[in-house]
Amino acid sequence: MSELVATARPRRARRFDPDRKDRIIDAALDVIADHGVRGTTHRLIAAAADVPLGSLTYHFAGLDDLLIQAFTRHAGRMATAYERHFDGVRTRADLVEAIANLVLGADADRDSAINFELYLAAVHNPELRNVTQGWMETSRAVLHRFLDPVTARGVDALIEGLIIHRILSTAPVDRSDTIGYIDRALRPPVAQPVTNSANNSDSNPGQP
Amino acid sequence: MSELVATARPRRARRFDPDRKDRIIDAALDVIADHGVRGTTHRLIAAAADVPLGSLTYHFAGLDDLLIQAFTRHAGRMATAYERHFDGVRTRADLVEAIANLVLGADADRDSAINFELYLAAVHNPELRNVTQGWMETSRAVLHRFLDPVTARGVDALIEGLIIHRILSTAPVDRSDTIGYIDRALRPPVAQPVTNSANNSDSNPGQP
Amino acid sequence: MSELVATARPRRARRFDPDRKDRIIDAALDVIADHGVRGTTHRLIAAAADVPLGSLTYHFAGLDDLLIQAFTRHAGRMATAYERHFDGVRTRADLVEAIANLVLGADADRDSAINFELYLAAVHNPELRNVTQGWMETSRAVLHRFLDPVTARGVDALIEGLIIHRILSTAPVDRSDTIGYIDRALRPPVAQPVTNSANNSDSNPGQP
Amino acid sequence: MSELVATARPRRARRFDPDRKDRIIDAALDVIADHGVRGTTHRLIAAAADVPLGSLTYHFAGLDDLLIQAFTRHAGRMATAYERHFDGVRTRADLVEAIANLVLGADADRDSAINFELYLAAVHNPELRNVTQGWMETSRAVLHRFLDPVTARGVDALIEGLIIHRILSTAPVDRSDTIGYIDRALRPPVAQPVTNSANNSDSNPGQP
DNA sequence: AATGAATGAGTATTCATTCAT
DNA sequence: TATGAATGAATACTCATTCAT
Repeated sequence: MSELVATARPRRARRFDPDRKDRIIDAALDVIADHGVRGTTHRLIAAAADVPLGSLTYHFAGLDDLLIQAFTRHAGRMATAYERHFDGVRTRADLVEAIANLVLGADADRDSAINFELYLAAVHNPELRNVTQGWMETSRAVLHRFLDPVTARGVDALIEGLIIHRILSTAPVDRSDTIGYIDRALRPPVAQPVTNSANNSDSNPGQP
Repeated sequence: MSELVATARPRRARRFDPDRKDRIIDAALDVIADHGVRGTTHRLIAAAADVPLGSLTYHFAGLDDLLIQAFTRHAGRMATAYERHFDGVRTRADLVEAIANLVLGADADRDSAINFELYLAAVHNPELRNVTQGWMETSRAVLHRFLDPVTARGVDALIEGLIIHRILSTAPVDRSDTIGYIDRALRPPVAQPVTNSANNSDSNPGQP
Repeated sequence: MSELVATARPRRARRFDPDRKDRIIDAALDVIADHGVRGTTHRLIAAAADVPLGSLTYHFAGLDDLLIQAFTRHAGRMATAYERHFDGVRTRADLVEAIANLVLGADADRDSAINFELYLAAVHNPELRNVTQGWMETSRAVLHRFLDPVTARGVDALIEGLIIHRILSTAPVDRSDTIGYIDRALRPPVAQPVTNSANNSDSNPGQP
Repeated sequence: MSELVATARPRRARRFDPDRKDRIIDAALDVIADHGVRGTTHRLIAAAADVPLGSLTYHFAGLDDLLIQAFTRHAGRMATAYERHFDGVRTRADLVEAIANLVLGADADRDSAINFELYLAAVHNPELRNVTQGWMETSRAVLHRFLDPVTARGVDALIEGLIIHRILSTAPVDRSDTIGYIDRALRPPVAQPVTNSANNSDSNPGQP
């Protein structure tokens, strides 16, 4: 008798579930953030979305398809957030501030992790290359609202580098230093006044 | 048919094989470069190193151990190459040139790809964090031979960002633009003359 | 040649197969009986149950899980059989007879072999300790229907010992001797009349 | 440079090592006690004996050979200890006491665990059957110094059963109960005074 | 005589995907 | 339409044993 009751497992009550596909995609992003693309599996995603396993292959052609859709959504959200982030910027100081916030922001952690997963996955997957390409164009276009194209590219690269170092580094990043880097990247280029030697900046510790 | 082919199987006569372990590690780096960490398997590495499968687990505690050793070797080589790359640098112009070569160099492709694989793997593997940490300290130490610590950090991040964009981007990177970014990053910081608005740089295309 | 044989491969057409899990558990018990826990593998069980290898890890978390479920079922069956075995017992003579049948019974062979496999596996696996504990409680409870708790324990141990010796020994076990052992174990304890020397029982060979 | 030193691993200083074979056998018994026969491997034994892996297959024909030699030694030691254990026994009370000590003794744990491993291994390995057979004959021969052959067999079985239950049971074993079981097993057989019903011992709780 | 590197068959397990229901 | 059982190829890893040195 106990047998009969025991086998009556808790039936998943979710039958009508219109935005299940959406939920799966979001779950996939969670799994990517937590385990990396390398550790992302159907099973993990299904569990995270609280959805039966077969549901994944019903809604998606395969894991690759699901990953592409997930990354595409992620890139779209990043783009929107990026644009909004710079919405109130009016002055150069605003811009510096906004970039610094971007680089130092706490929410950068999860999103950037996914971002780098996307970058790396794109190296071996041409279809994802479109997604990265689109995202990079967006970020540059946003910066281009305030900067000439060439400077925008440089600032874009700097932002990327700062974020990646922030993610990997254990040491906290200094805000004023960060602002300094941004400030320099924003300055107009000069006609190379390369008269001073590289060493003259008295860089070594203890030197005057 | 399989019978017939069986005799053709190249009996591996190799019994005494010093530096086999070394060869395996190098093969692992090749596989990582070609397939990414995600696609790296015992079998692929064994095939690349031309050793039987069991040899891998004889020499390494597991795939993770092998990856760590491979990345450690890679980081070591990168560090050496990095130091050598800046050996002849005397003037500021030399430095800019050296950095530009670094970012635009053809050899950057394979090595940088492995590098980013390392970065990403480190996100989920604390043991690899030591390796990335060591590598980042080395690169900064090298830059610190010419620059103050704060500037060195900024330049370091810029280099990282430029390389990652170069790898991902399909468009060729302009050398003089790159030199411009480096040049700005090397300039001394200024006491924030932030009086001008962000828009005053005439950023929009076609504007002077 | 392999090509030709390929068509001969008996395509497993079985898709709908309820109680497959049950069959696997029973197959596992067969394999344990035949090869011991030590020789029990996924492959052997899969072959015995006539299911593909992947089926095992679909239904069970791992080999340990499968073993635990198999032993649990075995213990359950043993308990039921044990209880039934003593069902008709009314008199003391009935009880002696029932125990003797238990110890000498032919069916004891396979079941007892599995039983001892369980015991030994339990030594190194705490989760199995629950199973052995439960089984031992059941057997004592059954004996307790006819005996005081202390005597029940003693008889229980005697039964265990007799069975294990029977399994290991090549010599046939004498029925009347066995009945004698049981008879003694059932007698009421005495207030230790330890006056006689240990040797007085004329035990030594050739002694009257 | 650090490379050179690093590879200079701590050379095992043991070169002349006459009783290495003995040590390996003892190490094997340790491994069996700790991991069971199932978990016993060349590697584990080599590590326990602090001996290179190749040493095992140099001294022994294979793992089975090593196991047989180990179990043989174990059985021999058990036999010696068993005989010594009953050396001072003179009276019946001495005998009861000696058996109780045997069953309740702390050292029974490790040795008995190995013993049951031996029993179970013997079920599937005929060569080990000789070892168990020999050991069982010894233990009966010892008991036979004080008891008639039939009683000796019964006591032997009882001892086995008590020990196995002690090992598996979490509950502590009561000494006076144990003495009671032994006492009954030692009593002379009676001409079946089976007049009383099995239930007359008023064992069931709440029964009249 | 002794060893440690080497090997390949075998192990448990994972997993994307298929498919009958 | 939706699912959970089913599958088999592939994965990491273990290990007894071999063998050149």
